[in-house]
Amino acid sequence: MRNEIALTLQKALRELYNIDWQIDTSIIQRTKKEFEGDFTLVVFPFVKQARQSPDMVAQSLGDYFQQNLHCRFNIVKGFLNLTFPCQVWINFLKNNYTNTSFGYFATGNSDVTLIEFSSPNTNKPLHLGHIRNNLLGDSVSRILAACGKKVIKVNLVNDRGIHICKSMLAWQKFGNGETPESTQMKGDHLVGKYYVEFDKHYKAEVAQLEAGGMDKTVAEKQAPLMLEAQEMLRKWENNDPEIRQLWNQMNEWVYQGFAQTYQQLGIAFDKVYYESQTYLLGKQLVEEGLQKGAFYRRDDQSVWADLREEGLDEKLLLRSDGTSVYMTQDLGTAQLRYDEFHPKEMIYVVGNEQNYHFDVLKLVIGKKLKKEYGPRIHHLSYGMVELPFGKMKSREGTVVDADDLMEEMIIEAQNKTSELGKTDFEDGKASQLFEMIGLGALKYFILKVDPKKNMLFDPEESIDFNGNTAPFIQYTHARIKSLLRKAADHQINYNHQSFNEIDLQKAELDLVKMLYEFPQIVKTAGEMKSPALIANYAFDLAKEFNRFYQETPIFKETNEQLRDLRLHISQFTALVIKNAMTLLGIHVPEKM
RNA sequence: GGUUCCGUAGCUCAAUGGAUAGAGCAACUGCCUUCUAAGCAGUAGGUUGUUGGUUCGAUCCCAACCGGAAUCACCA
Repeated sequence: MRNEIALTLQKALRELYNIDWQIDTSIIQRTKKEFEGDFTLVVFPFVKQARQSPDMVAQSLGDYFQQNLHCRFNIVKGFLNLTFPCQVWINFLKNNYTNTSFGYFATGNSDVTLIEFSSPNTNKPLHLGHIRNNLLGDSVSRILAACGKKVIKVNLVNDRGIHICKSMLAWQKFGNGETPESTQMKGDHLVGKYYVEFDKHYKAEVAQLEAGGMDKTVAEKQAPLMLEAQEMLRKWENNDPEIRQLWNQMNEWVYQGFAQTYQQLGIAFDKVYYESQTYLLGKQLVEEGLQKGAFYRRDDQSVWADLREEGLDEKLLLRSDGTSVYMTQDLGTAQLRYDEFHPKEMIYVVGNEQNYHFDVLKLVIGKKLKKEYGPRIHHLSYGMVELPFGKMKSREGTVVDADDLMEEMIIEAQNKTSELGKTDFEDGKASQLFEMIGLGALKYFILKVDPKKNMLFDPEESIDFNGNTAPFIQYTHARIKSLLRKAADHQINYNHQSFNEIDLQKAELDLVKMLYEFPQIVKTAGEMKSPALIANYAFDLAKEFNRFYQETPIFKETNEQLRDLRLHISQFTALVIKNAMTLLGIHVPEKM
């Protein structure tokens, strides 16, 4: 419909005013509820070229639409509202209400999009900040796939470096041979425990040195534990068998822990990279850049890129001892991925604290090294999750642990359910439901917020289950399913197509029009890489349905065609809710 | 200090440059002998940080200022 309007508008502009207009369906908006109409066109953009008053342009265009598209129209202050015959909407409903992939676009031979997310360190378990990263990455992947792209999800695990050595060292010194089995702890939590342990002892050492009169910054560098950790990193880089074995073992514990967390979150990757295998890769590119004259070497042998002309600073690419830094590896991994998948776009889901890093990365690859994939890098930058008392700090124990939080949400869902006196579930269904609701609430809470904004999480007030939440939307879905079950119980076969003489009421029409918007929302969410658009749409839709549900009894309706039509609308709404929530990685129940 | 991002109801969040800035939570008022009340209807709550500018039209774009955050490492 939108396309037809746009095409007709293009023709009208050419014929009436000789204006050459590029098709852009986004200027055709849904009419606001307080006005009469289905679609609204703002005519102001054309009045200058048309050399007529806004109302005259609207009148002429309205006449044209009326003749060519058989719609009615009204004009309010330069806004042209078009109203289509009811039958148009009924046809839309008939043609789509059983289409289980409604809102999803076909893949075809489309572009490859590579998306990196999660990218954890292996020295501690995942926390709420990681959850936002994982959920965003997963949901954007789903949305882009729904937009017809071939999406490849990759994870880059930071499995090496000084921070892992800290955990290893602390375990060696204070661990007494503890294992996940012996302690009944998840592996990542056990390793995280020793990361904290290291910090505790390290701080004590620094304090002692300071008490002995040493300067703080010197003490921080001279503390025996820090020196030992650095020594361990050197041994690691020299392939010391003992250190490598310990490293392998502790990483293995962490991976088993992560696997559980990922599974519960419902996310998976197509490919996992490990920094221990890729961290040397960038050196070749740095060498290439040196030869091209894109970079330069200082007297101390360190290598730099000069980005002052681009408004940034000079950036280190290789240390004076020849070892690689973060930027070096990212240069390497970008090349590696590009060679492997030739993506049209490479998305990095990384927090906004690294905005500068990605500005530099893009410039170094595109402007300096002149690689064609430089401009294809897209940093999907998201805001921090803040607590009422500030940022999460693992060393200060103010982190909200991912596993704990998920567990609490599930228990909360269970409590809430029994509070409401809902106990009638088949064997095994109840625990599935609690998980669906608890995790759904958590995911929705995070995804409904615009990714680039910082958001606040208050652990004292647990996440709501009423209002603009996943449980509300899930409840609406369950309600509809209950309606459809009742229809089946009453032997009502509403799957027929004979609705030709029926007029839709406003509540029904509003709902159908909102359902019509879904594919457009998916498209925009893909372009903007924002699950928040999907989340807010799903809420609006559920809200709209509940209004309809409350105001419009279905089974009391004596006109059978009208009753059946309402069942169509209900079924379609359930389908769209499910499709929308699936894009957020949230399941919807048949009953709750 | 330089750069980037954010400031919308008491709180948490919406609003591709379009009509009277919307939801939820919290507060208050109604609606369950039932198509599931995790719901619906209603009341109250706003100078969209401030001041200018661009525009037919600005929460949105531009400039300055005020607040807050991030970043500017031979960390990642």
